Amino acid sequence: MKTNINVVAEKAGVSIATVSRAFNEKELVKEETRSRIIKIARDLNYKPSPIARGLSTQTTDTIGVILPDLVGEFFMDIIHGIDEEAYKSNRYVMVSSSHSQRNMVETLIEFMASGRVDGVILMAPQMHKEVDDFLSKSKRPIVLINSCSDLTNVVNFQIDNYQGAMTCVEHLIWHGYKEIAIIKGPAENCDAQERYLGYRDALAKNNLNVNHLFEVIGDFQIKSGYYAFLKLMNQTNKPDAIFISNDMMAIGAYEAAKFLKIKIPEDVAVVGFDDIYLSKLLNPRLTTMHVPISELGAKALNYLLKMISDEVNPKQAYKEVFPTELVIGGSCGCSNFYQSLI
Amino acid sequence: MKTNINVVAEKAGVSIATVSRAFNEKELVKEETRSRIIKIARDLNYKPSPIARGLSTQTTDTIGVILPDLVGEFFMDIIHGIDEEAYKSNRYVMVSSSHSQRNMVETLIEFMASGRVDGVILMAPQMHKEVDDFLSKSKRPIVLINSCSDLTNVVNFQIDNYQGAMTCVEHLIWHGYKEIAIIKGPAENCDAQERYLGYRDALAKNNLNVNHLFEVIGDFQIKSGYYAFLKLMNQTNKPDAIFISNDMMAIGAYEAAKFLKIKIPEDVAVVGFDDIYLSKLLNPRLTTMHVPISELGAKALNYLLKMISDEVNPKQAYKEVFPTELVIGGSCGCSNFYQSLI
DNA sequence: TTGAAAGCGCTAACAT
DNA sequence: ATGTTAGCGCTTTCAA
Repeated sequence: MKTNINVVAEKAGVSIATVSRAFNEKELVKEETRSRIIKIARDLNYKPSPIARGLSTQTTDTIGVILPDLVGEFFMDIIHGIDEEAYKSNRYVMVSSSHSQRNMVETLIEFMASGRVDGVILMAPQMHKEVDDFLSKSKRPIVLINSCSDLTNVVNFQIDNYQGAMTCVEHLIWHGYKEIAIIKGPAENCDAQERYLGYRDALAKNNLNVNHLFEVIGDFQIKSGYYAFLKLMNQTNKPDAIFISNDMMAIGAYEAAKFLKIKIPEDVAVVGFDDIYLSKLLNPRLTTMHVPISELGAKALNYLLKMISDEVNPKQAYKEVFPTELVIGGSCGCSNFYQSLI
Repeated sequence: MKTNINVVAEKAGVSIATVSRAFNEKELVKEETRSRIIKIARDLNYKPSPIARGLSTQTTDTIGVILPDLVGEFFMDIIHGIDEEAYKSNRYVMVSSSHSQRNMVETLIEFMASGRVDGVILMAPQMHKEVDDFLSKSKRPIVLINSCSDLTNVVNFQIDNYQGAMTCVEHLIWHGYKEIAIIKGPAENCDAQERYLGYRDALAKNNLNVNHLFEVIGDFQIKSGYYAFLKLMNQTNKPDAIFISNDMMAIGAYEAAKFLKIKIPEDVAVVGFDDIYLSKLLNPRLTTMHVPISELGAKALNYLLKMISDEVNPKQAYKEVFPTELVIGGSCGCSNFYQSLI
């Protein structure tokens, strides 16, 4: 026979209500009975069924994580941050990629409506309007991470792309570069947009002109960084520095530089963004912006748990912006940077 | 009022059993009634509760994935492969790291016993005996991936470490190297053990002596590759080639080579194992063994689903070994390899 | 401090 | 083809 709450109750000579209380509301049951019940439960190897409890309480102790993709260390870091905190709080983590933008909303709705999860952490770098609509309707709490910052009435944990980009560009300006180009990310991507604004404002703040020939668009992938670099450096007016909106494209740029026999940083300085592991391995080490991505996942989870437990008002919009940190490599013209992996 | 199966049944003027059938055993209900029910359900935005269904059927349509760690692209690839297939089959994926070996068994037991998942994909590169014991007792099916191959009576999807290592080493031998060293992985790690055996047997097969001074142990991390390389190349008798048991350590070796002003492959040839993304970026591109890790995750999931549905006998031991593929870079002495990232 | 009993929302065996 | 009903294993209100 399966050992459920009934057999424990019977063995212990109490009602199932008492067994339930012994496990949940410990203070409501006499210590002596409780310890007896617990001991019997252990002997029988009894564990309350989370499914049954879930049906009764409408909670599952699991949270959903929906990411645009499940590729590369970046997303792994997010999951890692979430997993660590979830483990501490005895929660389970269900992951899913968006499986194309089209399906993301469906996935989300299924997650929520189904009651499989108590809440969701969602990363949607290019937020569709439908998602925005849905967020406000959702019964279960949702925390956005790394998503567009122009959303109203949502809980959003983000990287400070704007300030980060500005710092990157100002670092180049500090080096004395005046012809600073940018390789942008995809137009519809919010990170890309914010980083672009940081770039623009850094130039403006320092009285440098904006040159449209110095703005090339990429897609955050290596290849586009390669071609963008070629395009920039094959012009008559060449930049003396390039702010590359993410490290992946910077890798492509390094390749292109090798191809063109252009030296970084002697012929053109570059800085990236994201501080992915790979950037340590470039030669010279890429100067880039570190983003605390794992920490962001961890913090998002903890906030979500508070929303679930009503420790914070789940209906209340909330925003947390995580500062980034410049990591000096040799690509910007700095010397004496820390290159070693060891 | 919450819209559950009762309100749908009432609106449709049928019993809840019919509603249930309309959703599950479509053939048992008249097409006309069915479509009416489905329409009403849609209007009411009704979705059957998976929790309630789970309580009744003892299934959750979710599978658990337990990995030693949630860091780096390698583990992300596994999850990715699993996620893609799970999505196709309408299954959900719960991930967890082992949170230290000690807790792995607990996590596993909780996963299984609790009924949160219908089955588990487990990666345990250094299998403790307790886990082995547990596996045979488990009520729910478990598929091991990338785990020790000496386990009996389990379902195990693995990389062909032995053959892969042998191929690596024979490639070096083919180049004419005779003093071939190895940087090993952790002694208790099964991948490491199997790769070591491949190395040994490749030497034996080709009548090369084994030299204990040419065997250095590492821990699969960059740093240990660095020091291992230093140790090997600071000996009086230096190897002319090194089989490095994984790419991470190869990265360390490249660093060490740079430090010692030793040229790869002119002064010493190296090959790695895993074909991680990083290895493409090394200069010269690392010759290494590609392992179909994402595919392994996908195949493991599909087999697990078959076990769950009893399409295959879940009690039947089963083993699938995935062949690896040599990726030629410049580190082994080959020329005309494909280096470009673009 | 404990028990009885009514759900939670669904499935499936049995009945019609 | 459809309905009735007894679970699935737990929580929680109400009563004692």
